Amino acid sequence: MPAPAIPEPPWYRPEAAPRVPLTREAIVDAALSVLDAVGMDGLSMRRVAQELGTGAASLYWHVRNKDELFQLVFDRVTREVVLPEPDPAHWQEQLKLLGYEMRKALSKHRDVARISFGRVPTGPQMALLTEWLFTLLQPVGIPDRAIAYIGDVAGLYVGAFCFEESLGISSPTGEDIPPEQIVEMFRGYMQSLPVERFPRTLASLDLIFDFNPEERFEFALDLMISGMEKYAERASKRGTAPNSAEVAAK
Amino acid sequence: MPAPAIPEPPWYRPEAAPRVPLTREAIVDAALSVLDAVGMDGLSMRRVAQELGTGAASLYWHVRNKDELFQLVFDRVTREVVLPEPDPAHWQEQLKLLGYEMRKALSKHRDVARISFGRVPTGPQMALLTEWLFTLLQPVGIPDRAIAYIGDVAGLYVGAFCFEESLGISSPTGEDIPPEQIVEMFRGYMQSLPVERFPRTLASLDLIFDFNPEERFEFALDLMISGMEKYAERASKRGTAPNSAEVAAK
DNA sequence: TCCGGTGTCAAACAGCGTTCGAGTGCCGAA
DNA sequence: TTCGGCACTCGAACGCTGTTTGACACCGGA
Repeated sequence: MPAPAIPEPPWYRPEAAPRVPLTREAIVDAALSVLDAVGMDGLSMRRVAQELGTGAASLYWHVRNKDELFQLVFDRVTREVVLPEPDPAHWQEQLKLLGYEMRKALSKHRDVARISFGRVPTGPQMALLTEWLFTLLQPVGIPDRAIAYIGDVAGLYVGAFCFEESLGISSPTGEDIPPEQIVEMFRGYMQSLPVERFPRTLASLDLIFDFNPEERFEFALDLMISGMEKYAERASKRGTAPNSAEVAAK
Repeated sequence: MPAPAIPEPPWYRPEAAPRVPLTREAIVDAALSVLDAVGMDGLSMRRVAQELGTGAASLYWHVRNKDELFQLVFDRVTREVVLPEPDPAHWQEQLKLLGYEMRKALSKHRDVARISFGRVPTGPQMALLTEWLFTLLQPVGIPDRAIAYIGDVAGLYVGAFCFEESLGISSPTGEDIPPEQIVEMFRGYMQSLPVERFPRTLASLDLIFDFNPEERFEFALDLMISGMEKYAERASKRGTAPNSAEVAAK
């Protein structure tokens, strides 16, 4: 049986101590704390409010709804991507760096990639990034349309990669078992396949199940950069100035 | 005032007519119907059960939880990807075809891309796809590791693309306004930027806001295929057989 | 002193995924 | 034919969610 509750004097509120003035910034801070503590699935308006020593309803004065709160978290994270001075002579390295930088920002807090995914940065950061890309790639001879697209493609890929990474691996049958056991299940299934039908798959099984995220990520970046090199070569071969009709004409 | 309820004889149950025997398959069918009707956000266990003329609790006999139901939906969709006989002479076209095929499967039902994202196909279909990829790309000279990775990268990208496409565009402030108005908002903001700081962005504004999903998707596929061509060329230049250490050594 | 705006917050609402346990109908063995 | 047990159904409940409402406190200016 629980001890009888001792009444508190009305002026004493235990959570008053760490009380921060409720602002959008403070709410985003709290949301990030909660995120790191319990992840996106555990993040509720009540939990964020609790972090601030208040009630959920109070948040709604500063924030339209949960989605806007997520957008604010996303904006905060976006701002952490820093870009070096664009140097067309090393555009490949710098593009790669951009990829790593984006990944770093998305991996700084737990589940932030999940929140960010499907959102589009709409603030000054997007403008800066766009200008940066054009400054970097136009001198190389890459057509404007390709520049406009590569940011999109790369952003989508990096977001998806981090999303998947943050998600971990989950059982296809919905039960709650450790990831390595799930991978082992998959591998066992693949190994049981008939060799005559799946000779190549079985021969490369070790390769397929050697999940190395770093290498996988780098492979993808290199792949996209190689693709861009084709555009650069093609343009420089003709000795043309940057031309937006280039890709469209294909 | 509502008419007084007329008691029904106990043997008469109004929803008995369209009643289908409750099986996993039937539940997946119902889930797809609900999905097309109200989308992923509107899909609840109660809603799926209602579609089958029963209660939510009944579903839990056949399905562990909502996540397993989603996995079943995903498996169903995955099975719709059909692959042609692999023909290494036209590997580029066939890789591209695979991309389109995956996109088609994910776009057949509303929000299926959202459900699929972050899931990994684990059944026979994944084995078939893997074997198909190796059969198609090994003769070209692409190293095994690159083959193992390209499926991953492409799958991630296509999934992300369809996800984003199915999501539509949502307001960064969480309000509910039509998408074209949101795009117009973005464009207005970009146009208001100072020209001296963002000359290239402003010059290419039409290009940036010319959202053509088809072209964007094709660009991404071409980009990845161009990247793969590099691997093929490099390998054939040296006249080597397929070699798994190739990419690792970089 | 009063007022209106800013901000807080307990309580309530409708809906969610999931569990419980009583109940039904069927089928194979006794 | 009877009976035990399995396969399956489902109403009710639990604890949670995002969000709204309306009452309330504080405060600067009239």
